Amino acid sequence: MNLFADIRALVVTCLEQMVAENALPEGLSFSNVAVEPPRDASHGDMATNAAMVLAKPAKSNPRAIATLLAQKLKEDARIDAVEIAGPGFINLRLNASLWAGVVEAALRSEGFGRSSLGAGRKINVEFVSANPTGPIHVGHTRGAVFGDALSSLLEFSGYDVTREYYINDGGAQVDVLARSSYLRYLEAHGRQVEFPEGTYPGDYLVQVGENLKAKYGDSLIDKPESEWLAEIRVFATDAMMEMICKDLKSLGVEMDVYYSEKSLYGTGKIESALKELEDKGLIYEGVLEPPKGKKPEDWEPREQTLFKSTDHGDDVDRPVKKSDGSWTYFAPDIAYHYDKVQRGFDEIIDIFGADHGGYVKRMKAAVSALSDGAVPCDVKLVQLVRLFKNGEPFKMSKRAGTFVTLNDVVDQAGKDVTRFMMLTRKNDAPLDFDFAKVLEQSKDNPVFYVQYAHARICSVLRKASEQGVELIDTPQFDDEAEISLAKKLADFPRQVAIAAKAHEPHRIAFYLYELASELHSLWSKGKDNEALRFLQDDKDLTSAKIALPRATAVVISAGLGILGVEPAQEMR
RNA sequence: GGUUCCGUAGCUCAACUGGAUAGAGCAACUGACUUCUAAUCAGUAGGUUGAGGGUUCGAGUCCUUCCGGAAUCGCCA
Repeated sequence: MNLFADIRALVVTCLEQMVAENALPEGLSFSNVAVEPPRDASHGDMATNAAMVLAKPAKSNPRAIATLLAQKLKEDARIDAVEIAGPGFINLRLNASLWAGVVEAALRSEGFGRSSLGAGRKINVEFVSANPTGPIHVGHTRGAVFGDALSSLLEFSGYDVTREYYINDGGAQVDVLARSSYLRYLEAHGRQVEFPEGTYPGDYLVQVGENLKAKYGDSLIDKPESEWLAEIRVFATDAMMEMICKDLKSLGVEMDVYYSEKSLYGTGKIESALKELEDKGLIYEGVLEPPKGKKPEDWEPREQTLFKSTDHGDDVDRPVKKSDGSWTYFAPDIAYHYDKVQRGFDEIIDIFGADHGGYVKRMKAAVSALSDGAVPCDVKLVQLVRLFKNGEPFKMSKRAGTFVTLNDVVDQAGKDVTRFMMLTRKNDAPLDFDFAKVLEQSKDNPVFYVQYAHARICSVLRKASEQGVELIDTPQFDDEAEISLAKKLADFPRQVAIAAKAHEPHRIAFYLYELASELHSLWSKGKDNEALRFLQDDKDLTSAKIALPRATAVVISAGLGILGVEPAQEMR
């Protein structure tokens, strides 16, 4: 149930009648017609911009359209009053019984707020995709939470979602991992080792060294790299992926597919993807212009194999081969996305770190070219997380191997707090994460504020249960504060739809904060006005009164569910 | 220099993707605990939306020129 969608449907029906009666010309598009809560509650319950949006294409004036439309809307039983305001807004006041209907819907139907917006379309959400060379750190953590919540949001909205991790196990960085692991292996045999520039000194590889010793004994000692590199590479990446999966799991993230970059090499996959582009005339040998302005010192013109990404919206064409003939990183990525298209996904979402911003256009261009524009590809960039402790910035140094890992964060803040906090900012805005603040139990901390609202309701329900109150789905309320809360509940399906369309799960977090605020406000009003308390002397009255907070708990719980956060039953 | 993102109250951020008088929290000030947990609530105050120009019924949002910040820019992934 989505009250806003229902009323919008009513508006469109009325408009179609007007077309039939020649009050509006035929062939108008109603796609811009919106039904929204007005910014100022005194204007009514809902407002539509229909008259203003249609005035121009209909070659009419907004007031005239509004007057006719208002008359038609008035005839519907759900509408109590219609006003035309300002330049042509139509403000609607809805029959009060509708708000009770919202509460009932939330209590009765499984999954209030769910929709079939996605219509079962297959959508691939690729996220995290951290190099398998070490533990994942805070930056990836934000990407992980964002991608997982976005996936849940899309599932909730009727998409068939695949969560996917692209393992970068094909490049030079896994050779570095193998060499670093070999050093730890020697160390496990009691050798003194040093970690030269260009190796990973982090102690997370100590255990890998031990495990290598257990598996290979001393058989690899003093052997040339050619004899052990490939084997250790596999051994070490497997170990890293195992660790990464475990970390992700502690955050509540589970992937459906782990896709290996390595599996694209030597299997003809890259070649066939590029062949596909070549057949479309998008691959050529050429020389790139140097970057405008600041020219690199060692720039010299070079002929390379290029992808004509400019045909699909990129600024310059992109090389797919290095000068030594090997593939650039872009080539397997093209093949990977070609594979996604071939697996039949209707939509693709990539979630990258902000440092990959320059990569967005070429990736979209590749997908556009490979699918002939049939598969939309949205790339979401996740900005940095700035860590603080009591307002003091945290120092991170990757070179010294002392970066803050997902593990550190989850250990200190917990899964639920971490997830919620990571979603309290738009994905493309930097996020401040203060270890002290996120655990604070105050209104300043949105996680707590929302959880507290849920816990308060649970407390009421426990008391009601002790008193043997029967749970019924028909609410009873008439006060402004109660109606205001019910209206907020009615907005949930709409907010979910907006968030799903925009690929912005953080909207759910904001919504929950506002909903919690409504609940706390109503709660406090019960102090002065006993009629607003949920627990009444009369048991039947209590039954009817607690329907509203119960519905609120259902919605908070559903919203938190999308974010992957457990609702709190009580605060301690 | 090119590209992308960002700039909104003292601070941290919203603003339903072009809608009505730009909203919350923190900090400041005032008030409310014999209660369904005051871990909360109600109120006061705080603004030339970085600057200028343009598009139209209407701009924080779109186009443009500046200013300031971040990321990135052919053989790193």
